[in-house]
Amino acid sequence: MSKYMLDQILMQLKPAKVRLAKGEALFLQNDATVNFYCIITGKVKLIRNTIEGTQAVIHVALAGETFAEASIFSSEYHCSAIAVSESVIMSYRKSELLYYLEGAPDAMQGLLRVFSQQVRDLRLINEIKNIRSARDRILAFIESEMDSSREVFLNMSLKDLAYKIGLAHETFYRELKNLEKRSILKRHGNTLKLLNSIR
Amino acid sequence: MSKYMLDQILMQLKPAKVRLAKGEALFLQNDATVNFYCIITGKVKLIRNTIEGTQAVIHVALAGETFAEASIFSSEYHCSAIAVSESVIMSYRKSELLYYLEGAPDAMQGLLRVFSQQVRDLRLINEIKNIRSARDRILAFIESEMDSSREVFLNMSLKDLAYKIGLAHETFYRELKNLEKRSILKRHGNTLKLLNSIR
DNA sequence: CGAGTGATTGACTTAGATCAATGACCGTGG
DNA sequence: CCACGGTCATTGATCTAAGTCAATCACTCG
Repeated sequence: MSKYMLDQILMQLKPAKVRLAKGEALFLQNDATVNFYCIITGKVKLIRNTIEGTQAVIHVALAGETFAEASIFSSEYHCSAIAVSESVIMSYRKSELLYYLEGAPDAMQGLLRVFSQQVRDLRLINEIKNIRSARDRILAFIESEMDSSREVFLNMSLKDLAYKIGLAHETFYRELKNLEKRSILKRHGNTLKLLNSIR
Repeated sequence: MSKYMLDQILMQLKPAKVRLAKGEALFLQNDATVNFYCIITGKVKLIRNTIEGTQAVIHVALAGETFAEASIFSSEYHCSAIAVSESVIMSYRKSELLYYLEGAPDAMQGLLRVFSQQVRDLRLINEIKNIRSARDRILAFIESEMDSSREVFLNMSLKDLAYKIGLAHETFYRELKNLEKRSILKRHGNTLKLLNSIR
């Protein structure tokens, strides 16, 4: 995702393009780690089989996201990756990345920066999810993502955004509508704009 | 936190010990970044002043956690750090770390590993917070953290744990009790043990 | 001893999840 | 070109689990 300036590092590598049908697996838990991935389009869920026999969703990765980065440092995948919808994915060899990083300490530092940024963002989303009120949660999210013109461009569906901030999509739609009705925000297409509200 | 084997890197540095009274600030938003921190005891909240004038909690860091790592790569803190309770904090100079990493590519790779691990963990907590049922959320958390003897040692209060997984502490207490009553889990002191339940 | 905090339990309320149904909008294949 | 299957977006009705308020007890620390 360009947001993290990861491109410049990944650009140096020669990825393979993989196309997955809905429900198809990219890798399975305990497979030897060879690659890590970046989603071009689609959606992939990461699932761990627990000792109980139950399955736990570890993460749902959306377009633009990289995943299985931790696999770079382990020998086996600790979860399985299944396409939720038809997906196109770039596959990077972890060995190639490691080799490249050896010779490019700057890139390694860049990657460090990317990761620390990601940690920060995840902690923020985590915190946002602790806000009980749907309305406040939505506003907190927008405020955290908006640019100087108080707008957020959504690179995902409303449904996915609802999931991202931990709301039932119905609740999310309703609350958006509510906020529009009260002229607290405005929607055009894929952008949300926060109006100059006196909260 | 030893969990991430960060110690080995931090060990190479000469931190300063800082003691904060409750409510005291460690740094303020827009201060020049000089240090990053690791909490020995206590609790620190990270707060961002939004354009609205409102304050948003970005993160609450507990004992054992490092924070403001992203500051290593930026010139100003993007949030303020306030002690929630009396706290003892190790303060590491970011310049010292960067200098050390220059000369120790292995350490840099180690740090990369730590961060990628942290990203993985945060995504997991995020996912756990999407589980609506308090009971299932608690079980998911325990299953994700427990060792081979199905136990989790809690290095934080129940209240903090409740917060971490996004539950009101009352709800958390009640549900724990419930799970004990049904012999699904057992508590002794600071450990939770999942019994061989047929869920 | 008193202040402060965690742990616990009770009673109550409501906001948000859930179930359901519908329309819009694809892309696809016949 | 149209019918279809699929997904997103939207809205209504209903229900309940979890949040909130409140009070109490235990414990620690200075």
